[in-house]
Amino acid sequence: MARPRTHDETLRLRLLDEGGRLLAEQGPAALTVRRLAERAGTSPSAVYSLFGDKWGLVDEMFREGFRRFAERIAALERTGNPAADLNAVGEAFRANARANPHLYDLMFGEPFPEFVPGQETRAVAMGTFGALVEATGRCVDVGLLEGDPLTLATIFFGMVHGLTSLELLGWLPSPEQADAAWRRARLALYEGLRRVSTEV
Amino acid sequence: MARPRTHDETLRLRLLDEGGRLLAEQGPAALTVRRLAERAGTSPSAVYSLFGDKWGLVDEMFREGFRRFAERIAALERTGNPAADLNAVGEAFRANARANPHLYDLMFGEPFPEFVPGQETRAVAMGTFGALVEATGRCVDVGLLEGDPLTLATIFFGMVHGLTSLELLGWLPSPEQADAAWRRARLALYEGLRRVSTEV
DNA sequence: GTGGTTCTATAACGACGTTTCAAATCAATG
DNA sequence: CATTGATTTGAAACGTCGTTATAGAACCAC
Repeated sequence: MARPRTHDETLRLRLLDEGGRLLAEQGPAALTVRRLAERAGTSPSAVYSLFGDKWGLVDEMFREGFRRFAERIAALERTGNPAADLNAVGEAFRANARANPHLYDLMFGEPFPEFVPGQETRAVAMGTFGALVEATGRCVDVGLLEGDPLTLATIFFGMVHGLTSLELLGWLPSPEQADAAWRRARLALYEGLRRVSTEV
Repeated sequence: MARPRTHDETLRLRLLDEGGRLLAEQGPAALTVRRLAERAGTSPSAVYSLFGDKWGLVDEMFREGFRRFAERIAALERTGNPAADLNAVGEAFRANARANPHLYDLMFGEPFPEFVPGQETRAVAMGTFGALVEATGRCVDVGLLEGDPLTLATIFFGMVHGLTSLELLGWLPSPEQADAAWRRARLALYEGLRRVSTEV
């Protein structure tokens, strides 16, 4: 019937893999359609037949970032202590960011200002946030924290995201001090929220 | 001796002004050398004779962002209460971000991944961070907080930056709830840090 | 008016994302 | 086995970007 297809699933995975490598090794500016195609031994057209456009490819890498994060979250066991569980979510967030810094940048930085995640992708991203809301919610349920779980989760996320950004930028001192700062920050915020009621 | 100069200080200011307007109205992608020159009624060359290159212009807008922030910080009066002063710095940070969202994006987001601030500009930026370190330092001095002022400032900055990012992205609920979340987060972090010692 | 000097706007360059389109390839058909 | 037809691919072209080279415009001194 037709010419045999080479723009197939194999090439698709190869492009995603090589794209991630390009991003990690040389930064977002190096991720161009031409360069990527050359590295993968194909032509720029492949990106368009397999991903629609450049942002289609970026979208999949974006999702992969959240997939890996979700994996870590899912691996967390729910202990009997909601406060410890909440803490574990924060640690998982940080660990994931340090394990996949280029994907973290893709997820929460904006290395491609023109890229906006698709609706389905945004839903996936929001889903992982749901784990955080659930964690604060359980703290509220057992009376450890007070207030709206979503607002509490937002505050925690703000803190964790802020510290992670600073750490990846290298603005946190030595690794040991970074660990200490993280521990203290998380614990302080939690203890503070326990003591500071919703009516300020 | 020569042709009269039109690439002068007046045009320079006009370009900066028009650049800010472009950024605020249509986002970073719209800030191109050609478009800017056309808006300012000149040619692309003007950007190069006055700013070296595109990033020279962006660098000046970046500095303007920190200049405005420093202005707000300088306007804060030092009360007898270091805790209140620390709180005021956080509020000034938020207020500045809301008053100049496109400059905030320039300062702490990375709308132009290729742009790296010059050394002198980074020094200006770090200078404003010094005000925060000073605020935490005074809290330490009078025994309100414990630990290294720089680490404390980093924790506070992480929190404030995180919440500001979320607010500008529209991830914080209604304005009233945002206010409440901010108040509670700031107070909780402060009270938590008071109670959680450096030895965790 | 002419020459020399200084400055500007135009046009070109390479790279980008994207699109168009002809060449390439194989199954089905005669 | 040759031809047709459907389908996919890669090369070339388009418009845009930041940037640069350059031709010529605009002034002063003579």
